[in-house]
Amino acid sequence: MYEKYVKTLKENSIKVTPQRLDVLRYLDENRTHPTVDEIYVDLKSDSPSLSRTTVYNTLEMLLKHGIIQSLSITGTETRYDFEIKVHHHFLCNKCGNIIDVDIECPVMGRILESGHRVDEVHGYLKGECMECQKGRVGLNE
Amino acid sequence: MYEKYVKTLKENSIKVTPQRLDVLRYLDENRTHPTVDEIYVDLKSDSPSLSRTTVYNTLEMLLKHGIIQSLSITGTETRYDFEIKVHHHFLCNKCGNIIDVDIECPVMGRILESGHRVDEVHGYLKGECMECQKGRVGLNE
DNA sequence: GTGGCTGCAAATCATTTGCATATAC
DNA sequence: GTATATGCAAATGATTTGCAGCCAC
Repeated sequence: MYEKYVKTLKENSIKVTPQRLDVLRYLDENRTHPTVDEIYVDLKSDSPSLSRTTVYNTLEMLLKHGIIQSLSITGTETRYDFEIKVHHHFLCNKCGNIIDVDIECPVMGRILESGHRVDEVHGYLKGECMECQKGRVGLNE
Repeated sequence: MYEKYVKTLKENSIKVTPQRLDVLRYLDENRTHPTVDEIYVDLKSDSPSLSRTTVYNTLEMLLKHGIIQSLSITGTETRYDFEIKVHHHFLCNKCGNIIDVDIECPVMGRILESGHRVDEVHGYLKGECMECQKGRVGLNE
């Protein structure tokens, strides 16, 4: 069950620890762009000794190795994403859900024409999602 | 000198105070996407009684009325922009400068096809700016 | 065996809140 | 005159840091 995550860590010369495997699996199974606290609270219920510091450390390590990516679409906390392929995000201001936006933006790389080297592209869209427009089925409000 | 800012505030039924005029003028004259603290420190040297709270309050008010816009490209603090026209931003990871990106991304609005209503679009690009690639003339490092 | 990891507690940084005083209109 | 804005100090929330003990290799 954890073999694929063990493999990922070993391929990146990262020491394998249960905490790291847990965080990795959590992100793989929860593609909801969770915050550090969501990850921490959820994992802690199964592993009560877990500390927030370890979650922070682990996420930073996975990030540094390009195994995961981070988003700061809300502006208040960092969120994490197991999907590393370039894609964009839509934040619903009503329910708070963050939805993947897989359309490609062809002009986004063009700033290279001005000489700046672009390493990362983040497209953050904000508004009201379809479900909230229809039925007020949002989480918040 | 402050007439145009007085006009802007009155048009929006916002009470005119010296602090609000100062913040507005600062943002108009400093298109560098300053943080709250940069605004606060710079204005405080001329107006020693200024408080950070007032800067926060003023920025929130201007934001609510659509007179300015905010960015969270660094992920650590909010930055403010007198330019409200839709445009994108490039953050140089070396010198920390934030550069306006005026190209338009035609697909950015298309998520509407999935039914979500897009109210805001933020394109955040990160990398190394031309000046840093050439001459190591960045502010940091 | 030991260097790197974990977990706790305290520190830090951006931002928010409560409240008494001051001020715009 | 009065409702609203200002400024201070304390609170909050996310993240970082310091450090002692633990564990993967």
